Amino acid sequence: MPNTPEVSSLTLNRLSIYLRSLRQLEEERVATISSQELAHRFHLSATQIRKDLAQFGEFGIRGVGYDVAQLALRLSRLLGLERRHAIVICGIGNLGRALAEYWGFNHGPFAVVAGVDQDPRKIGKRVGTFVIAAPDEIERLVRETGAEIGVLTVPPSAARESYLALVDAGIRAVLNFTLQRLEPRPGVRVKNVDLRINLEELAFHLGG
Amino acid sequence: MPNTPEVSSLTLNRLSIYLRSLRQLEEERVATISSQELAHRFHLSATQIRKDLAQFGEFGIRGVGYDVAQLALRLSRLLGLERRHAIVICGIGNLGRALAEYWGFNHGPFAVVAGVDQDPRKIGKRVGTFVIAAPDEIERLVRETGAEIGVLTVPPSAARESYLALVDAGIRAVLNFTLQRLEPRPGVRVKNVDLRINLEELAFHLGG
DNA sequence: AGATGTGAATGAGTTCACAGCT
DNA sequence: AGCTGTGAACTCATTCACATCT
Repeated sequence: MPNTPEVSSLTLNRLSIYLRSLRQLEEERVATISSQELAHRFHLSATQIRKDLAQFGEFGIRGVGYDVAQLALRLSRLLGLERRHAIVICGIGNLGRALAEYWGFNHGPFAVVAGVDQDPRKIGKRVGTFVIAAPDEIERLVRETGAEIGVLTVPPSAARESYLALVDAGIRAVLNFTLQRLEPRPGVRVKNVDLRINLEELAFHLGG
Repeated sequence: MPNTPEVSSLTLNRLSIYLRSLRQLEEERVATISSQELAHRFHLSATQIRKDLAQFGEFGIRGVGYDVAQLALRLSRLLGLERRHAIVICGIGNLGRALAEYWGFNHGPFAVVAGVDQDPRKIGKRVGTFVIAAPDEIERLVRETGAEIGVLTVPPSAARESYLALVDAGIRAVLNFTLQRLEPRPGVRVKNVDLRINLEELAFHLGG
């Protein structure tokens, strides 16, 4: 097996941006584009586009540029966006509910297919495209829906427990909105999102 | 004026983490801690703690460590968290409503004090601690509440307009949840948050 | 003795500049 | 001629290792 040198988040996130830019160009019926012009149109760096792509092969035609549709397709495949990824949300509070109905989580390959909550009063209520279930249903839901991604929007005290339930159910990736640190588990990728920290960063610049 | 070499987001975000860790130690009545032990207890790097702090002065006592309460206070001041920062939310859809009631946005120095939405049916409705107002009220709301931070949770097509309204109203920092790029304005700091991109990053690791 | 604060070394990420292909 | 792909240079960030202070 070739020694896969882990791709950085920075690169991956830029690839997402490139793909979105290409999608827009497709809508404008642009057939071909140079890194130069792509960079100019979307405020990116031409060299960086080429370097980022270089990590995964050769995508362009020298002297010409990139075939928009073809590059979009290849990036989409590369990012794993050519097949469906079902999502389960743990904790249907304000944030969980918002994400359940969030466009970005229910578009293209992504779909929120289930959600669980501790609160018996919430169980059975419809949110977005699913009905809230009890936490002990996670395993069944994951099995039946083939969900791969879990979203954690529970209170911090319930984070560890919910995380382990997701892992046991066979979830392969977790988006963690709680401030609780989660212990790494083999085969499960965790991405932490800290909404509060963004405010604190802004506050710094506002000064004391 | 001394040439202020812009502090990186990475450093600032770590300072937030250090502060939270110290707060927890305060609750546990720990009076003093070394970078070594702080790192060990919260999965951080001791050298990095010292380097990060070094950018802002000397905080410790050699041979002893750091006074927990004192360092917490100094970090809190440094991050601008010792005074109140009022927040206005533009766009009270699912995400806007969730953030309006989100603990992290209504705790310590932060408070969501106002929200506006285009939709006439929403105007007048109570959300969290405020009543939804019309977009043309932004200027008055910012003036009356002294809000400094604006949160953008509008549809992408309304992003630019809402942003400019916030800027005109005198907002000094913007947390942008839309995918729309915002043109920089002098004196206004923008922090973009892309929730969708996190899913795409996870999808990459799940493979095609 | 024991921990901080910091120059020096290393590593990660970006930009430059150009060889090589179309 | 023009643009990609890429080694080399550079900048930013982290880690090492130790002089310095209590």
